[in-house]
Amino acid sequence: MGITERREKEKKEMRGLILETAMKLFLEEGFENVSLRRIADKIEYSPATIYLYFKDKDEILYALHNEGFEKLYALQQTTLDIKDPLKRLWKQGELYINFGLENPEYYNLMFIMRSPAKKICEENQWETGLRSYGFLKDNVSECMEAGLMPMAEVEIATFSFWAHVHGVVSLIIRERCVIIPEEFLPHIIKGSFDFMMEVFKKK
Amino acid sequence: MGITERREKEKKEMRGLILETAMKLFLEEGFENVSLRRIADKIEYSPATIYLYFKDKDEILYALHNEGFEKLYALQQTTLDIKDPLKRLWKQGELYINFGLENPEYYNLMFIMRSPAKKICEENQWETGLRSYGFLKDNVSECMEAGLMPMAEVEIATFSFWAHVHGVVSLIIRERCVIIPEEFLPHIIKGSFDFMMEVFKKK
DNA sequence: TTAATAACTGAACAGTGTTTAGAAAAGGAT
DNA sequence: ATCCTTTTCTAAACACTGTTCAGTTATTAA
Repeated sequence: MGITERREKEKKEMRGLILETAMKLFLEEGFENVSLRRIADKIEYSPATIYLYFKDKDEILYALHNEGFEKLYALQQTTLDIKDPLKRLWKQGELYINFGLENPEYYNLMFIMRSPAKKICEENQWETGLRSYGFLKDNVSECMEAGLMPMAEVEIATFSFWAHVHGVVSLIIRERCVIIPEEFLPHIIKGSFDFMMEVFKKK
Repeated sequence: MGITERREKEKKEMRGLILETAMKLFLEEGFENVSLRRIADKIEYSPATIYLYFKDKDEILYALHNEGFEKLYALQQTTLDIKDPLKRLWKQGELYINFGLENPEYYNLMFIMRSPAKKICEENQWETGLRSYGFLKDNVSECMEAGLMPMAEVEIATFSFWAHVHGVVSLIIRERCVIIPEEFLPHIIKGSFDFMMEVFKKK
């Protein structure tokens, strides 16, 4: 049945168009200033049409949240060519922080906003998030097994690492560091990450 | 002029009533489900009346944000009886995390939400926040001067500490750790805080 | 060409924050 | 107690929001 097949493809294309347009608007104007009606306007459809492709607004946010995790995971993979697991972990932290600072809207969806998390909790679909977390955890445990860092519970060391980088990114993108002059920020970020990373070094 | 004096007192009381009611509703039902109209209903005034006491909704959030910092600062003060600055710093971290987990709505206002931060940026009034940060920074620098922790830039060590505890609290209250069974959470939190705090110990 | 199915939309609903014109209440002066 | 002024309050409207649904238009099958 080539016809229903094409139908499905068109449906996917439409979903894609909606997501693309939504994200574009989010990036340009921030979440607060983008409504379903404005997305509908931009793609020249009625607001009601969007509901034929997404159950509600949260489902759009959830889809974009997943997109974000795809991007992050792709980035994480680029560290695999680093042989030393400790150096690789270091790189992953820098990468995470940069990703967050350069893609605040994605970061917001993935780690801060409430609505997409609601959807995920209800339907128990943390897959993409867990995949990235697992990648990090494996790296930590590799460091430990190689005797490059002090022994500790892997879960705890990983969470500690994540908490730090998340803390840095979220404090900055939610503008809790505006008293720090912009030109000093990179120094503070790099410095505090390196400071924290000392615990991952064997004494 | 006892009359204009009383007028001002009444004005303050009304502001207080609005703030109190607003926070009560926020705590009971979460920010998403509380509107100005519902606050107005609860105090049995018209929504328009609120605008005689607050410029807009953000001003209410800003006032409550300050209330949150008062609470936090009061808590911080309770650590002053601890003589050892390193132990005091430790206590401050635990205190911060507990405050965040037990008062997620206040924490949200103080460190996550966008709208109150906007107000603050525009009017450059970080006072209460900076006071708490300063308190923490002084403690860190005291540890360093006493030779209890490795030497480092105070600003960097402080920010690193803050990033960690903020990371922990915000990941949890924004439900990014729901895969971790609730009974393990305290262990992970304490463990990862202690893990991070190793950098504050002299080797 | 007609019947059935799918895609789409106008209009409405119930809600939001905010503004404004005018009513109600309070205070001061006669 | 009356009049006038000032303050306090609110009904109603405005321009939005997400969402639903009856009804229209377009596409496909017979």
